[in-house]
Formats: sequence, C-alpha cells, structure tokens
Amino acid sequence: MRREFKKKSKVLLIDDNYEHLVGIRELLNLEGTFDVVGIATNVSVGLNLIKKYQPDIVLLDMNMPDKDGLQGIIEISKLDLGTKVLALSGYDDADLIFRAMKIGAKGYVLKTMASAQLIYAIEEVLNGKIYLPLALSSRFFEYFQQSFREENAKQETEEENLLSYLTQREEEVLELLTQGITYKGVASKLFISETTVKTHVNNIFQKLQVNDRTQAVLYAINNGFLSKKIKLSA
Amino acid sequence: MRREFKKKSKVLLIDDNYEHLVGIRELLNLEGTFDVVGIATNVSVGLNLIKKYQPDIVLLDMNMPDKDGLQGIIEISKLDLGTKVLALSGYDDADLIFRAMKIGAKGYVLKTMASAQLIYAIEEVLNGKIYLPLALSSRFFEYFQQSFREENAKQETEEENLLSYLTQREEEVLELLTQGITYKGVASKLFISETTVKTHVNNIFQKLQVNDRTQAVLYAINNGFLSKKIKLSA
DNA sequence: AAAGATATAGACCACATGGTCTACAAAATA
DNA sequence: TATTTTGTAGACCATGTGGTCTATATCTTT
Repeated sequence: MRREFKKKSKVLLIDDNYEHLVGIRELLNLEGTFDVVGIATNVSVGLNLIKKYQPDIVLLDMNMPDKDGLQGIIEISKLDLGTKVLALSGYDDADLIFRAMKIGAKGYVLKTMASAQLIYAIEEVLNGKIYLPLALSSRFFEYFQQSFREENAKQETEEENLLSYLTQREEEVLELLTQGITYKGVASKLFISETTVKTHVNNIFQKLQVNDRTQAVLYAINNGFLSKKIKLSA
Repeated sequence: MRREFKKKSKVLLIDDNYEHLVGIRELLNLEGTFDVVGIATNVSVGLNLIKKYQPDIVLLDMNMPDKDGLQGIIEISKLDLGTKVLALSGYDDADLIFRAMKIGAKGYVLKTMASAQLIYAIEEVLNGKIYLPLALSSRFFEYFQQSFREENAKQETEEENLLSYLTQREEEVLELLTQGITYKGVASKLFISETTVKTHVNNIFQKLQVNDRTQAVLYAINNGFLSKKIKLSA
C-alpha cells in the first residue's frame, strides 16, 4: 500500500529481558517500515519515553517483576495519547489474555510465535484493528464462556431456591422495591391499598427468608432478579 | 488424521432458508466426513430432531423470524446433550456475535464465507475448540472493549460526583447498610451510638441526594461502590 | 488563634416499616 | 364439589427510619 511514501510508524518496546528487547528492535529495523523510537526494561521508564516520543504503538511484555504488564496497559491508556498497546507474553495464560483484552490491549502475541506473525499483528493494530491469533482467541473464548457458565449455574440454583417461589404479583412488588419506591408509591402504582402491599411484602420476606426491604432488594439483585431482562444485552 | 477409520460426525442444520439448508447439506455430503442427520427450518422442529438424533454439532442460523437463534442456542444447551452449536449468520453484527458467544456458541461463521472455511470451522469445533474467524473475532473484541470502556467511564464520572464526597466514616456506614444491617447493628459494629449512625446516614442521604436506605444502597451498588474491589478479577 | 470539617451524641417528633391476625372473593387445582 | 393458592384489605401495635436542631471534642487548615 505505497508504504514507501508513508511516514514510518513509531514503535516503543517494553520488556525486562534486554536480549529480547534488542532482538525485536533488530527485527523491526530490518523490516524497514517501523521506527523504534525507544526501548525500556520497565514500565516506569517506558511511560516517560511514551510521553516524550508519543509512539503509535507499544509492545508491552506482560510478565515483568515489579509493575506488571496489566498495570502498564492501564497507565498507558491513562496518558490518553491514543497509544495502542500490543501485549507480549511467554505464556498463553487464559486469565492474563482475558484481563489484558478487557482493559484495552489491541492485541496479544506470544514470544514463541514466528516473527512474521508479530509483524502482521503490529500492522493490523496500527491499522486500527484488534489482533488476537487464533490459538489465543480460542483460549480467550473458553475462559470467557466458562465465566458465564459459572455465573448462570450459580444463579439458576439459587433462583430455584427462593426467588422462584414468588408469585407474579409478589415479583411485581419486589421489582418496585428494588427501585427504592415506598409502600405508598407501590400501592398507587399497582392500584392496590397500602395494606395489600404490606401483605405482599411480608410474604416476600417469608419466602426469601429476610427481615427487611433492604435485604430483600439485595437478595433480588444478587440472584439475578433484574438481570433476567438485562442479561443478554450486556 | 485417519478420519476414514473414524465414525462420521453427525451434523444437524437449522435455517429458515430452505435453499441454503439444502446447499449446505450437499456441501457436507460431498465432503464425505460428515453425516447430516437432519435439517429443520425452525428451532422447534430442530430441537425435536436433536433429541432424536443427538448430533455432535448443530449449524444454527441466527437470523430467523419467530424463535430467534440466540434463544435456540439456550434451548439446545438446556437439553444438556453436549451438542455443540456453530452459529451461522448473514451479517457480522457485533452485538449478535457477542451475545452468541456469551451464551455458549462454539463458533460463528458468516454465510458469505468460503465453504472451505465453514468446513474448517466445523472440524475445529468438533475437535473441542472454539472457532471464530479473524474478521469476526476482531469485531467481537471491539465490542467487548467498548462495553468495558463505557462501564468504566460511567463509573468514574458518577463516582466523582457523589460517592467521593463521603467521608471515610460515612463510607463505613454505607458499606454496612449495603449488607442489610439495621441501625442498631451498625452502631454495635462500629462501637458508636445509634444516634450517631443516624447522623451519618442522614449526611449520606444528603450527599447522595436520596431519601432512604434502599435508594442509598442501590446508588452505591450501581456506582461501583463495591466493585472497586472485585473489578480486575472478574 | 480562628475557622472549618469530622465524628460523636442527645432530644423530639412524624411517619414508614414490619409482625400478626383475621377476612373475603376469585381462580386454580384436586 | 371441595380445597388450595392468590390477591385483596382492615385493625392494631411495636419498632425502625428519617428530619431537624443542638452540642461537644478532635483534628485540619488557614
């Protein structure tokens, strides 16, 4: 794509392994389309270099001693310079990949991967895309689905325990309670008397085995009472 | 991998477009390693066929009129037969991809993709992997990161608005309130008089601009009062 | 030293909330 | 048809909750 006419992209490297650091710099220099504007063996120094040189992309090692890589991503994004972060790691740890992507890494590449793949990843990220190699995205999704499975399993068991005993009307009342509405308010919203509301509320307490509205609301929230509706959209 | 000695994998197709349905069946039959045990043009019929033939994998169209694809995935997994679901769709809608993967689809393939890619996706899923083409995983991650960015932005602004005005002691009191503890209980936990608790609570109400404990608790929960601690781990 | 913020706490009052008991009509179920 | 469940509602009472005002001791900040 006529890259010869384009300005070289500024790259910054952060890795506590100096050998590796120099190796990548050589690789990128040989490639010719990148300008390695700085290298650092820890996050603190790296942050200063980023402020100074404003690179387009930072290759950030995830497995470093003191300030770890995740914290690094957060601090880089806090600088608010639009710097893209490509995470580098020696391990395909699902949790680490998940958390890195969650806090905004534009990609995640293993150090063991072929250099061509690294170059490709950098280019994709520079073009505004998010790049996660198939092997890693696969890991990511296993972890991702696992976390939801657990969440659902938990909710389903507890849901069947207590919330499912509520009648429709009681659910309506509880829903209004979870909005912080007073008995009088509930009564007028449902066109019933305040006494009736109290009766329902008392029955709800019995069924949920709680003593007051606050506990009932907390129970409802913690056991997916509301999330039924929001669940799929978020 | 010596597939000629292996039993053919049982595949079931669900798509409201009959032409497409037959097309895929032909494709898979030609391939020779698959056994298309059934086809259906809607989810209800599909579910019955799944119960009867117990396929290894179901190719499920996401864009169907009545019961939509997402609901289909949920119901298939409820059968608890270990059936894998590969989602098919005409559009690379980020929200749909996200939701499908969230509820447990093992993959998502566009109808416009080359048939070789479909075959590959099926094989990967049959081998227990999750397969999302690069183009779609890219879409997924944009959406994924976007949702967290919004969540963080929302929390940070509102947090600074009201919750940050609370003093330390007030935060302690509020935290106990979010556990559904009564004033008397809070008093004894903090070794102060009930009156003092009331004073704190009243100040909290003022600062959070709410009228009662339930609303205060709801405000606290919705504005990341508790999530500060759990944030990065989940 | 003075001013402000914070944590403490009492008094008084109005009203909301929760507990218990009874009662009745409609609907669902046995 | 008889029984149970559900939704409705009244009465009565105890206690929890919230509003307002005042007051004091610390601790910070100016």
